[in-house]
Amino acid sequence: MTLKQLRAFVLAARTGSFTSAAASMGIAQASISELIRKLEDEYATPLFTRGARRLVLTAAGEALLPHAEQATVAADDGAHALRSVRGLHGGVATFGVLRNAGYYLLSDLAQRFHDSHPDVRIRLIGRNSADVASAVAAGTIEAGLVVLPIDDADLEVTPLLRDEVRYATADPSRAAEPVSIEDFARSRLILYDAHYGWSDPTRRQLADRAQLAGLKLEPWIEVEHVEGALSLVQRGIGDTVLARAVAESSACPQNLHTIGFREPLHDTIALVRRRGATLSPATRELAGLARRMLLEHSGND
Amino acid sequence: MTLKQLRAFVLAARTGSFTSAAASMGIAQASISELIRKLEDEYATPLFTRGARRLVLTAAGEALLPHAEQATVAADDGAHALRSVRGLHGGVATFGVLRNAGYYLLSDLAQRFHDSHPDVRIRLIGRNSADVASAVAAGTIEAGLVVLPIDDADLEVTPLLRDEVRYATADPSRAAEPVSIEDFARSRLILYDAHYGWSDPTRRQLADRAQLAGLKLEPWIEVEHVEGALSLVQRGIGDTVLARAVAESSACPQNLHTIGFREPLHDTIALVRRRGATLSPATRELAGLARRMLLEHSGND
DNA sequence: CAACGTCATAGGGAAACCCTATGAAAGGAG
DNA sequence: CTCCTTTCATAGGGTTTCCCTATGACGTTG
Repeated sequence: MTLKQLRAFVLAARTGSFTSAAASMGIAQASISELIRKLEDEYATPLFTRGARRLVLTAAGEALLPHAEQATVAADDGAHALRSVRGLHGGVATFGVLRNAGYYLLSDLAQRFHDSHPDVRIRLIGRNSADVASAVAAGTIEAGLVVLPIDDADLEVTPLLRDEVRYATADPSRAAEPVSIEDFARSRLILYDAHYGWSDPTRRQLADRAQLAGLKLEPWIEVEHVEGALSLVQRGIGDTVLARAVAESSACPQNLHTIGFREPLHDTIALVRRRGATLSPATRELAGLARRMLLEHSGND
Repeated sequence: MTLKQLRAFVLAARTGSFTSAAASMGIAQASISELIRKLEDEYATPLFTRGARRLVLTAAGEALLPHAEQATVAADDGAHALRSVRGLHGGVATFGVLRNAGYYLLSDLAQRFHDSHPDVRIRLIGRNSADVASAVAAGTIEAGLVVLPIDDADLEVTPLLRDEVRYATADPSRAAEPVSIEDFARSRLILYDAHYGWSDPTRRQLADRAQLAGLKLEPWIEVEHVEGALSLVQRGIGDTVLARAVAESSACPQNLHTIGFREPLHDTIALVRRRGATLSPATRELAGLARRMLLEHSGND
């Protein structure tokens, strides 16, 4: 039994023909025929019932298929792991981080990682959570931090930290008591993450609540960065929302008032990776460091 | 990347030397060296740091190892599955069953299976649960039924049915109220499963409770079969324990009195199989039938 | 009935896997 | 420090696997 034989078998079973399997593997149809016949001869049992334009797995073929698939996938993952590691030296490990990562003690993630791994180049991609999630799902990057909820199909999600989302206003009367979704919908909203809009997880949570209340959120102003939104709020043009970590940082103007929602709203920061994927050593190390730093931040509060 | 290369790599990593790996694979040491060098050449990365009498995995080797192990194990399981299927016709499917299987409507398991699979020979091995568990773990049999708790290292356990364990006595005054472990320890115990003794799961549960109470269980008489124990109890020589299914069967003499424990005690009947192993079609079918029959029994109560 | 699509086989070449023999290098023992 | 032992690497040769093109057999489709 060889890997080539298993690959040929799996592809023939999946595509329904030796000819298609050959095309998939980039080899001649005769090679597929030979590979599978050799496997059948070795175990003295047919794997397919052949018919003109018809290929049906036998019971033996059915029994072998999951194992063959697992073996070939594992070998492919192994090859990928080797290529990833090879890329490590002189290469780049990419990791998706939150746009507001700085507010969670993550601004020196790059430095701390570099200090302990001077031979590894790293590239932290600051993106919106939905974008990080889809990039990880697509395999473009190996892992990253996101705010939940995100579409987690094919992703393994590890929640790390919860942070309250608060209402921010320059008008103290509007921060006198916890804000209902109705009040929120009626306010003059200034929202950030203009590019991602309503795919942003924090926005999604707000939009979902509004919808349940039969309302629709329509921001008056949309900007890209939270700092820009805060600047506008400070001038009394409108109100926004922000994470407690941002509220408690120096980025938040002193004269702004914040208040929680009547029904508390939280961002849950989570680590995502593709389900079943093995992280390369560098990314595993980086993810571990990011996690520790987040939990450090949580411990200090 | 080929299966032979992955096998050589895994064995070298596991044994710590090319020479040992060669012995394990039954090939020359030079072949191992060549296999691994070819793999390293293909990915342009060393997998081992070689030293005289020392072999250390590189970071790349560490990265590859789990995938290589998975690939080789999957291929072996595939080969096993093929051999199992080939052995099915005119072969024997073995399955471990409880010693007291008859009390759970399993006595006609063989017949029912044969009726639906006349071309498959089956061999049901009646053994103690601990024995079934270790035989499955060792791969001697593919699956079986056991009573919990058992040592489940490397086993996948699926609980199916719970049955109360009751105290049985000929003396009605001793069955007047639920029995404490202290009372139990003080009674004249007649226990079955003499051969397996305290590795029997039911006994283990009792022994654990006694130990927690600072007591030790010392049976006055030990026999092999529950029927033998019941016969002695009927004569007033001592008391025993038995599953409710046995108590409610015709095997239990009419004049015996049974009562539950003050702290209810149960046998949990479970299906065990080796973790990660794929059952051959015949064994899967047999296990499924056994499970349905057990649940039928449970439904009737 | 002819054309088409698919699988099986033949024969040949390249690569992988196997061997024995032997040398290089490092560790251990005395 | 020297000698011996153990382990890995390489060479050269033989066998098996994997690849190819060419071509025939068989069943389906129109």
